Amino acid sequence: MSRWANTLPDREEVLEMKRKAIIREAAKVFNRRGSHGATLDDVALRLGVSKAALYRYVQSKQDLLYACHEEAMEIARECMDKGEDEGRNGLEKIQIGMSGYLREMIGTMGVPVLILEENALTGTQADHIIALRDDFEKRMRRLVEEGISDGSILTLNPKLAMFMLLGAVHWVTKWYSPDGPWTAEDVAEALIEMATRGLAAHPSERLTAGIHN
Amino acid sequence: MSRWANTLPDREEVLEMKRKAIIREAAKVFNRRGSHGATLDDVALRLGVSKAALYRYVQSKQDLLYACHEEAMEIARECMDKGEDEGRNGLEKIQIGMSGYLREMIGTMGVPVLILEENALTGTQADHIIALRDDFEKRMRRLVEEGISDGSILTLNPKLAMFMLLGAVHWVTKWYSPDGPWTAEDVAEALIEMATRGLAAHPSERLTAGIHN
DNA sequence: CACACAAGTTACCGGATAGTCACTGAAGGG
DNA sequence: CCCTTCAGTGACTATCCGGTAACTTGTGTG
Repeated sequence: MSRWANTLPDREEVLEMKRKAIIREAAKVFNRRGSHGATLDDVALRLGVSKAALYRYVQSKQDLLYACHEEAMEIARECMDKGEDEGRNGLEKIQIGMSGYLREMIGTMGVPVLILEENALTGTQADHIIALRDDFEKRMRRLVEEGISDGSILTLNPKLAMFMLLGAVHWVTKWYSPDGPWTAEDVAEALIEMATRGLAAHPSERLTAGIHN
Repeated sequence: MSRWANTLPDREEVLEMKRKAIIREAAKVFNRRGSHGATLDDVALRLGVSKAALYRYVQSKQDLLYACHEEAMEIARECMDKGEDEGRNGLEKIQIGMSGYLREMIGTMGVPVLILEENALTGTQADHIIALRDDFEKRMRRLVEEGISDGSILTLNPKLAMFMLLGAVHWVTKWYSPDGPWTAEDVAEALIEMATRGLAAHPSERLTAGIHN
């Protein structure tokens, strides 16, 4: 019989929690040192275990890198879903989606990996991540096009606008520190407000986010 | 006596040209593969020489990486000079400076290294590059503040605005290809117009850059 | 032609690090 | 109390790549 009313994680769950912990810690190291510069010894050290222990949870360094990218893309997908669901026009959908994405990336996940270096992944793993990324970018571009159609965004090149927003968001992982004065929420709100204002058909006359005042 | 009216480069000049060629090619490889993932064999191969040949022109891989960053920062400095010189207010200074910077980065230099990974450089070399980068960022932030004072930019957080613009610009090196349909000039003009519109106190009602129409 | 010297090559060394393997210690069941 | 299982360790191997050294080729000069 199960004791403690099944509130304690069983073996399977503990295994999965440890795997998640490895992925998150690895993501930070990959992000800061680059995928080749990051060492498994370093990841292991931060988790207080030996490198060999990691191999009970991941098959290889590549497998780990792949898992990091998959998680990041999964978060991106969910945020896009939310944006498409809740936004009332193209611009709003983008704002909701991107600010959620940014918040998750620098908040919950704590500055994860985002930049896919050439040759860091190979074969079907590389193909899969690139396909996910392309989907994400295509979806975002569609939202820009939608915004142009519905009049919330002014006439501009959707692909370029998509890349501009993506750059502004992704770059945050290069300078943001959770120990600084700004929370993830603060940054996400203020940055997205400012960046999307450049696309808006009718830009607000002032910025409302807390950071700006 | 000198023949060909001194139009031929002498030994010193050839040496310097080769060194520059190495730096540019290395910058691309560093940018795409990360500083640890890039191999000197790869750089040498692209230049059609052997790895050992590189060592006549650079002392070490670190030395080469350092030179890449120094060149990038030197270009940034010059573009900021030009912006401060020619712009009539804070916003214009930023627009001129940043579009020049972007044009140089993806045009002349052909997508160079921009992202400084943790521990990629060490000691005084790291200190120097970080100091140059901090100067650059501080200068940009000052221009945002100037824009707010002179009324060309609306009230916002200068540091965040600076990071937003920097992200939009730096991210270009991740997707831009000189072989694509857009020239470096096209991209620089259109991207800066869009990104800085988010800061403008009086945003234009339409975008004029060629790409957008 | 002989010489000097610069440019570049091939072959190698050594250090760092991904990945493996035999072992240890702890926990649970009979 | 032993036996099994499994998380984790330390020591090892293999490989990749930065860096070096001895050698070769090419070029300008007297």
